[in-house]
Amino acid sequence: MTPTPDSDLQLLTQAALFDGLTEAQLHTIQQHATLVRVPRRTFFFHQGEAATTFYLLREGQVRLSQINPEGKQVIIHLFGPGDVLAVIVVLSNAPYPLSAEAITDCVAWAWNRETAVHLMEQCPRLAINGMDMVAGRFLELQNRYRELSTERVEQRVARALIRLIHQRNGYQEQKPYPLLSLTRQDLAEMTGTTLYTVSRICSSWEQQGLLEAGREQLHIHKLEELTTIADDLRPSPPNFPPRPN
Amino acid sequence: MTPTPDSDLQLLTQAALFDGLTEAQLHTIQQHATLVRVPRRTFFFHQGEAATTFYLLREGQVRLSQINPEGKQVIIHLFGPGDVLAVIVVLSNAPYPLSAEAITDCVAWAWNRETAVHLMEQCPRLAINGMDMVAGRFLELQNRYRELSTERVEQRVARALIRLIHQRNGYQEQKPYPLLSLTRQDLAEMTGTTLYTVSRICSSWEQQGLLEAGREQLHIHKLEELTTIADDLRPSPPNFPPRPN
DNA sequence: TTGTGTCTTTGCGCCAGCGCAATGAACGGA
DNA sequence: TCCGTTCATTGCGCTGGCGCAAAGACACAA
Repeated sequence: MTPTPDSDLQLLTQAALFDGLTEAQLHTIQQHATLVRVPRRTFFFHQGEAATTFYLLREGQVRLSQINPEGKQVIIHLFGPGDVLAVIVVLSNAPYPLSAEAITDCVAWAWNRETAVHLMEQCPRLAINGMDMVAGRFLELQNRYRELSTERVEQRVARALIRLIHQRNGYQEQKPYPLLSLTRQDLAEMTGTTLYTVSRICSSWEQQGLLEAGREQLHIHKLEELTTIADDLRPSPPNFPPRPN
Repeated sequence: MTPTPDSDLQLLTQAALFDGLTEAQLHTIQQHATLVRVPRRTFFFHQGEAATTFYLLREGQVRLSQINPEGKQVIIHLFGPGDVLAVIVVLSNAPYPLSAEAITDCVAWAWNRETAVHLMEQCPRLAINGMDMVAGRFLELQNRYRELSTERVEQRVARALIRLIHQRNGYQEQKPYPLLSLTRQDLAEMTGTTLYTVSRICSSWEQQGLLEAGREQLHIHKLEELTTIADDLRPSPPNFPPRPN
């Protein structure tokens, strides 16, 4: 942890989390912020530790994952710059329910529990903004939950890729699509399936020219086709022929 | 909607949502509250409608569910007295992402969007309390998501029943366990499986004496045994014999 | 260059769970 | 009391997806 230089404070005030706050409030927030650097493959925090700090991510990418008693890992979310980590959990002083790992080198602002609560009590607007950001995550999780329980694997993988592209692109349709760096295993843990199945699906898509698959990377060519697959409602109907190729 | 009688206002102030507020704040909140009655099998709101109101449930049970484009329904949560409905979504003025149906006759307090935002800006404590309640739901959803992607159907059904009992009991271990009123279909939609599979599982459990199954109701006898099933990690190991009966 | 570790692909066997279909059981209205 | 409706059960066949195993492909270090 190092004291935050002035130049960074400028950036901080632009974050969505601090939208609509007064100059004075921003100043207080800045005073209590510390800047942390978390290198690739190390952790912001581990599942089960006491939740003492919350973060606002400035640079890098973070993987939020949960491990079940059996040792299987599940990827709950991937974060990018501007996202907040552990806002909710830091209020109730429960342990972190999951782990946050830097998948690239990261820079983030951090506040500890006490200041967080204190700040929110001072600036209701901050609490509301926080809630708003949580709301977005909540909705996404709800949708993924629904998908997981109603859709087939292929659809879920397609959706995951679409989401990743949108996240990188900020929802503007721009070609060529950015290159995604993740392992088949990652993708499996994001969609509730196995490494093998993801591999098979990617191979098949590659043959159809939808994407190029490499080691730890996927390069999407035809996002529209993926959308078609994701939205294709075909619950393996018992009487239909297995669709003509 | 009817104006709220004084006797009800007493009750309102005891809700967890309003913990730690001042008399004056409570008074304002009361002034803006209206009392609504929602009969069994009717809806608080439907998925897709504009989110105009948020609710604090006083009596009854509410089913939160989402329907996917294909028409399949997924039960996200069951609410009981003291729970809040639609806190998050009412802040961002998005449409309701899911539907809320009264499964028994319900009584609830309601506030509209503008007052909700206004109140939270006035009382930060209210925003924090709201966030805290959302946090609990969030954690539960995360866990269910993990379970859905890593556990077998039997375990998930067991967990669902355990959760329902705890919810009714307020986490105190008391026998005989309360009687659960829900259809096999409901249970299937809560655990991401089918009516048939749930029925088979219940039959098997009934034979083992874990519970009594009736039309739209389940009476649990041995909750501990269910816990054993839920926590039994046995990922269908390829080399182990299929466990001796 | 060779080795070592990590990531990927793919054939193959297998089974948990799906979904139909047919039957049975309980409820409620007239 | 009878009938229509909704809910539950269970046999049966089938398949989507799992997971092993074995073999490539690539990256990095020595």
